[in-house]
Amino acid sequence: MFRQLADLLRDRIASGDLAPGASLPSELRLAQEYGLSRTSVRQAVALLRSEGLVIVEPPRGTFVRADEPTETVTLLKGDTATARMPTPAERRELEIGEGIPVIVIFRADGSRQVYSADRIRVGR
Amino acid sequence: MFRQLADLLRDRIASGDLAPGASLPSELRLAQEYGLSRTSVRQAVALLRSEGLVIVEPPRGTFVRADEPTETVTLLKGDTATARMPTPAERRELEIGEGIPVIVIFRADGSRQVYSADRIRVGR
DNA sequence: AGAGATTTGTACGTATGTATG
DNA sequence: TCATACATACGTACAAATCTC
Repeated sequence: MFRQLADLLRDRIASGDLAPGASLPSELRLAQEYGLSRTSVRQAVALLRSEGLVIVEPPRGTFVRADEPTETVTLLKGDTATARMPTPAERRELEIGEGIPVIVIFRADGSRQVYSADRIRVGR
Repeated sequence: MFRQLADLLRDRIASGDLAPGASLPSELRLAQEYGLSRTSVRQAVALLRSEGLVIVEPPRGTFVRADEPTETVTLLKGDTATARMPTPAERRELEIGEGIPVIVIFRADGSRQVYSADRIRVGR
């Protein structure tokens, strides 16, 4: 059931019914509306968080994530790049939001750069 | 407390005490060992899952993720690449594991390619 | 083949803490 | 000060899949 609720909310986000920046109904409200326990509602919201679709600002509420402005980082000859989820330390230090990967660029000289994937685009 | 347990397990993984492919103790076992509820243990494991550190194969157990062999995709002039968490559809169709981002390559001709980030490396 | 144990998944409930408005 | 809303932690129960005996 929490997956169905997540699907439903995901659709509302994709359709624009819940626009970027909009707040989701509170967990209690969702629980009442759909006849679920708050536990199940939280599981649904947790899924959307892990997908990077919503951000939670306790106790203000849960909001649809808005795209960040991105800069382009240029890949030079011999460089490679990968993506993965950040470590807790990286999340703190680089202020990485929930459900946002990091892009790691390995430079030809052996150095590395780590970026929050929602603020960076890799180009050539 | 679930964060402390997650930290502890994460350290055991990082140190190699829990090597890639090794199984974690069962949730019940962890709960007993650390005097926690199974709920808290599951929260800790969920954190590690979202970080891509472990995979769960119910009801076989929870295992430390092993690195996949990667191929390099070349970025051509005018191409850009980003990373984000996959949609549920992408996860099914591309067989993306939990806690693994996708890398999206936007080609200069307007086409797009989506890859599981643990199997791809972007190069120039 | 079948029975039982193990392990993760789901759903419920309760209580308390913390931060915002 | 009070209400609201998310976070954490405990407990219970049952389902589903796998493995073992």
